[in-house]
Amino acid sequence: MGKCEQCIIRKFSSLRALNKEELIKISSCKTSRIVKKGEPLFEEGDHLKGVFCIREGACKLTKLSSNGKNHIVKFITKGDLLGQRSVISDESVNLSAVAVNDMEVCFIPRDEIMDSFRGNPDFSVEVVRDICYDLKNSDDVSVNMAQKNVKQRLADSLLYMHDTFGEDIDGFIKVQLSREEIAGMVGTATESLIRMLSEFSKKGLIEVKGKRIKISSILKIQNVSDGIM
Amino acid sequence: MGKCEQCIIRKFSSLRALNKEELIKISSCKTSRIVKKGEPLFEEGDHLKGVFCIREGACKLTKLSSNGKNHIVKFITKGDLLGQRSVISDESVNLSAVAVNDMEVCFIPRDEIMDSFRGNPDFSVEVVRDICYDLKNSDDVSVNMAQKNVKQRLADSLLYMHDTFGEDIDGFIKVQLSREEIAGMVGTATESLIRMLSEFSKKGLIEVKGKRIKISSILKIQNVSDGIM
DNA sequence: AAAAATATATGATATTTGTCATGTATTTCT
DNA sequence: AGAAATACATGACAAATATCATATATTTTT
Repeated sequence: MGKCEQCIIRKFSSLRALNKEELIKISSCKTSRIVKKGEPLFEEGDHLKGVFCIREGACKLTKLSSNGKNHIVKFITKGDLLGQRSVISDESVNLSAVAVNDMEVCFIPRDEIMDSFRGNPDFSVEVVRDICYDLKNSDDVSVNMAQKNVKQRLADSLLYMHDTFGEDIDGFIKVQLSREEIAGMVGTATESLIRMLSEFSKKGLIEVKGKRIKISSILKIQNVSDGIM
Repeated sequence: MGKCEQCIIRKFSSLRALNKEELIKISSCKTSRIVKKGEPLFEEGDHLKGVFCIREGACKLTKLSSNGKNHIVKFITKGDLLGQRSVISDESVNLSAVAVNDMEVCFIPRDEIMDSFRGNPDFSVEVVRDICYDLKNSDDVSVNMAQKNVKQRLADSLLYMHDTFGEDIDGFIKVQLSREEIAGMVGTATESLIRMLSEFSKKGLIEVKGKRIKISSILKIQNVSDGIM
């Protein structure tokens, strides 16, 4: 199995603040795992025994809403850490994590993380910074969800998907979600979402090929998001 | 000025994890301040030089949305700490804080907080726990905003106000917000909000006297929130 | 206390969004 | 390959919500 010290992935997460000894210690007790597309990493209410480090692939964090729909709160991709919140605050997880493509993840047991958190202030500051960033984002999302209409929210979701996954060689967003999943992310009925996708498509804002979506003009989509239509 | 060691307020916040020495040190450099209803404590984009500890009163955290409306994200009340996020992650604040009634706040300079954060793991764990709790809540709010309709969201806001401020002697929620403010919190037009308030009132779910609102049946409001109507 | 400004309320109407029905395309299973 | 299941698409309509107009109540100012 690979060694944490040499793993490039950690450079992108708060793990970068760990020193060599800590990395070696973690390396010796971490486990690695493959998660296939569609499989859950954990589910809402689970109690995590450690933190996941995403080496490859991506997953969606979802929450079952009271109306029975699955809402995608955010995506976690290569290089991200997952589960710190739950591990540090010692509470069950609030969201489910499901792979949106094949993933390779490392698992670092709770005790290792907590030792470093309590013993290495650089690491704890990094971790908190990450969580603060998530909180800021989440607050922004709340405001957008409350104040924007469905069309604006779809524009936001498209931009978020584009930011998170990037483009393939043809310029399509490098992730394939069902219409239902996108509807859940936007917070609308699947039929409404489908209609809006074709409206965007007709207006030349996007190009749709099956599940693949290409943003024709970032600027125009941004304008929709800002209510300039 | 009062001493932090003897301040009961700190018992309710992460400051409880501080030891006597730290408290004495903070006590010597903290400042106290009165903020009148309607006055801002800080504004979106400000760079905070420290953390606020709410000794008395409450404030709303708001964000200006792209459609020009002020959205109330949450309330901060007596005993809460404010600004940790911004101070620890060393970023400008994301939200404005405006007093909803007369407040008395203590101000603790950044360096003091950071020294304790880096030097006292018990404190840093407490702080992170607080922030994690906020994040969990914020994610929940996002989902509710996206998936619930306006009526359900109004029910949520009423319950939140009730939880946060409690009841006065007549059973009315102990805070007075304008219809516009409530509309901003719910994420709807002011006229729509007014209509729904009178609908709730007609149905006997709430009692309205000017700006004062009484929840007649928590259970019924909870049912509305859950879509059981 | 009167005038002005602001907040609340309500009707009429337009727009947005959701729901139901139904058909077609695509994927999955055997 | 064919059948079954699932996903996507679209029309028709209903319900929810926003907008505009206007009236009244309340608060603030003078």
